[in-house]
Amino acid sequence: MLDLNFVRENLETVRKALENRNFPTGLLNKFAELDTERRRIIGEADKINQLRNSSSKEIGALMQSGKRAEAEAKKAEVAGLKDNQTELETKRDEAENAMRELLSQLPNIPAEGVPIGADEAANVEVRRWSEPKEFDFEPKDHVDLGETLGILDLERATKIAGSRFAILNGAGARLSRALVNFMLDVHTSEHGYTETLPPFMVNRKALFGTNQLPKFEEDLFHIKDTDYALIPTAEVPVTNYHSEEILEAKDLPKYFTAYTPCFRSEAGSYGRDTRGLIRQHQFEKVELVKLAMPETSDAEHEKLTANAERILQLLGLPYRTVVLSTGDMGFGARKTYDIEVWLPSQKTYREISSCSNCGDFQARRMNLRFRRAGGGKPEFVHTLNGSGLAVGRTWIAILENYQQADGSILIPEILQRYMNGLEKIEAP
RNA sequence: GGAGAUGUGGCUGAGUGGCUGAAAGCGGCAGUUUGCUAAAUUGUUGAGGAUCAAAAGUCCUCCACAGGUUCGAAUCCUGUCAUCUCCGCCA
Repeated sequence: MLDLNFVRENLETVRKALENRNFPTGLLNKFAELDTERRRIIGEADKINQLRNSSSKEIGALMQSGKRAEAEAKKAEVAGLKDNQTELETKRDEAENAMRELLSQLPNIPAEGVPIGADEAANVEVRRWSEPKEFDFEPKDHVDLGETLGILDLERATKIAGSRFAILNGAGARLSRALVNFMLDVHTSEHGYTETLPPFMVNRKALFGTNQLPKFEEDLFHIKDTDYALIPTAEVPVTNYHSEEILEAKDLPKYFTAYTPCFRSEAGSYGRDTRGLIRQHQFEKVELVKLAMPETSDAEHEKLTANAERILQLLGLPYRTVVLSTGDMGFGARKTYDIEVWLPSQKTYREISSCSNCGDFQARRMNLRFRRAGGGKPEFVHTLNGSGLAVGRTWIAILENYQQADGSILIPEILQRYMNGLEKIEAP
């Protein structure tokens, strides 16, 4: 959420930012009117409250000095304020809510230097690591490979759940578990993150804090008759961990990593990525979350992205990193790097991680602040998050990049100890 | 799921209708004192909002949350949520 005063004083900057995001600017037209109306009503309501408070005090004084009749007269007078007061308070609530609703629907302002463009075509590659391997045979995709090896069963997943679900078996399930453990180990012991295992369901307040609500309701799986939804990413429970708290500057930055399943309805993506594990209703992810001071958040963002890239490097998977254009960025981000892994079957790079600096945008929504050493007013923390990495897509990348002509899969050496020493997945 | 208890500021903890945004202590910050460390001592110390160019000042709101009673609520009433204890159930 943007700061009310910032929007008031920088209306044109905000308008420009929305345009660059391909975001409708209509909401802004109501801003000025809503803002003055809100302030006018607050002023009026305050005045009435003041009158009531001072009169009540006078009544108290009259009562104590025994002037009963005068007190009664005053009482009648103040009682007459009641209707007016109730009405103004209702209007005040309405005005505050309307403003909050407007602000909560505005996306974050992109950081300086983010490429301006309409969509992913305007994304800019910032680096590339390793070269795609040349195969002397036609590489298969992970569905062919996995099903032939008996480690991936999509048909039966459809039977017991539906489309966009999968079942991993044997070495396939083991590989997924190995990846999770490997990623968590690297992030905790080499990158300084604290492992956390959060709830997989969260309430609406948490979802508001990390911008899934109110705009992206239909992307979530809601639990009927409850306030809960299944988490679409661990970003939600982990970033909200310190919500409504005031942290001390000396405790920042804080690094968290969490393995969780993620649940997404994928409403509106019906024709896309229908084959295999790429886009599922349920997938697994190791998430990275940071809480940082404003002046270090850009540097922390670079480090977080490098931490995610490190996993691909250790696994020997070729990738490239792109900075998303204004038109392709998520709602709450000031700047986002996507890390894309090479998939031989598609002969292209596909997103495997998305690392964002949200600035104070989420912190304001969840009222997450910190206080500098020596006191002073609390300030909003900067929040950052990124996948480190999406486990399903890493699983795909390993199958496809490490496939052999006979359909077997070599296990990257660093993973072998997580696979009970297994060096190769072969057909039974 | 049943029975009961509790919910006050960074923490501990007073406060049962007006003078309490809230005693006291601890902690924090600033000063004084002191070879050093430590201690002592004085002052200060919640958040959000309106007004204002800004600051100061003034005012409003906030004692889990939402309602209600009252001229007036941290204090009385109702509901919700959370925590704790006992019982039941369960991984």
